[in-house]
Amino acid sequence: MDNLEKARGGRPRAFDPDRALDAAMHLFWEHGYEATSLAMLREAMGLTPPQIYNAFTDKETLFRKALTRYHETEIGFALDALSAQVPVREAISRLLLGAADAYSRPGKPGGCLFVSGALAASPQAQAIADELRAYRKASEAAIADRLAKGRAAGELPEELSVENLAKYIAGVMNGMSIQARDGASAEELRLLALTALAAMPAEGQKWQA
Amino acid sequence: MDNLEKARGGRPRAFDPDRALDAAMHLFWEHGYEATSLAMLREAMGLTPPQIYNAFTDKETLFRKALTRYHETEIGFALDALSAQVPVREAISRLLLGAADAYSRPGKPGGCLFVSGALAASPQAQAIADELRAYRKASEAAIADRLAKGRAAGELPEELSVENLAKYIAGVMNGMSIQARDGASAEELRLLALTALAAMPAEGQKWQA
DNA sequence: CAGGTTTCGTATCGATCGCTATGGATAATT
DNA sequence: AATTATCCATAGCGATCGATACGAAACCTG
Repeated sequence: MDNLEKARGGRPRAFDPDRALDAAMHLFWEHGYEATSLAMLREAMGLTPPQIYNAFTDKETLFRKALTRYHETEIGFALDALSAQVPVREAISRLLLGAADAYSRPGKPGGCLFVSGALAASPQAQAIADELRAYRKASEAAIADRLAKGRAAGELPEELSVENLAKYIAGVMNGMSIQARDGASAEELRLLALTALAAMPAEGQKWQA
Repeated sequence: MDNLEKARGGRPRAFDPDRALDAAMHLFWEHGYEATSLAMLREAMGLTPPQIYNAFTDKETLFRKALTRYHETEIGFALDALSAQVPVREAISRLLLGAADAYSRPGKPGGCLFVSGALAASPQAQAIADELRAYRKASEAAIADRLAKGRAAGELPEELSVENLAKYIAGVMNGMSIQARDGASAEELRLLALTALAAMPAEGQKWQA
């Protein structure tokens, strides 16, 4: 029943689950969870409804697997930027510039799936909206952790609130996601990122917030 | 047929169209255009389907009227901030701090309707998504105009690109809208706004972007 | 080859979607 | 009071939603 387990018998699958999941991910990325209908998924994945349900349980499970795949294949730049052995300002710079690139890739939907997946949702889809919010919160927490490391290393003012600065950086990335959806080019997003970086305090700099 | 015209006769309306429109606006604000069903609107507005359709034509027209009402009643802070006779930095400060307040008002949905109304949409609702994008673009253009005025007044570096800075400021506001939806408090949004302001160049300051 | 298991394609299911036909009720106008 | 116009309430429209029942087909094990 699960595509991760090796089938011990029976008729073999006539399609590649990973390719189908990719197609579903891009469709959810473009139109969001609720606005993506089974009919659209059926056409994009090239499958019949029973094939989809047999392989992915239901629409909600399919979406969650699409989220996992998106996390694994599309936003590695974030983990790379935050885990690189570089000064904190360089790490944040890589994060924002990486987002500028990732949010405006040709042939991909604009912005971030974690933002456009279900910013607003019906009461029935509240669980999905909550899951996406958890992804966004986790990103913000990862940024705060990296900032705290930088502050501990003396690269940021001691009195700095890493939570607040992380909220700003995560907010800028969310805003870039929307600007990307509104047609901003990679170059425009990079300029936005550089402008945002100017708000980062330097070492020993007095910080007012 | 239109609630703007004085009825010349016939049975009078048994409800207040403005109150009903307010209820619809808040529901769209919370759940977005497509995820808000007629059944939800019916309950929130306290009306039957024929009452809704007689007064507001159809769901799409109702949403557009809700957008107009939102623009008139909920985001006056933006026009106030951008039209005030103050230095440009003070104007942008009022804009961002006003957004921090407006996006986190108790008893109101978090964030901005222009962002949450239809960030992602089905193909059938593309016109609605486009209209919201137009509202966001108009906001960005208004910011750019104000920045250009400030630059002309010598309050910003001559080599500054007002379009790029406007895209940053509009992006920050969009990001604040999402942070508000994710539960950020008014105080947290104000701190985010103040951090964002630090990226604004001062008079005569060298500007790299 | 027989038995077991899984997926296949076809044809739908009940629920909800946005929306409206119908006819009685209530007002201003004449 | 008669006419006209508008709105009200009930009931239900066709279309689409996410999800399945069914039996035939294709594989592994014995």
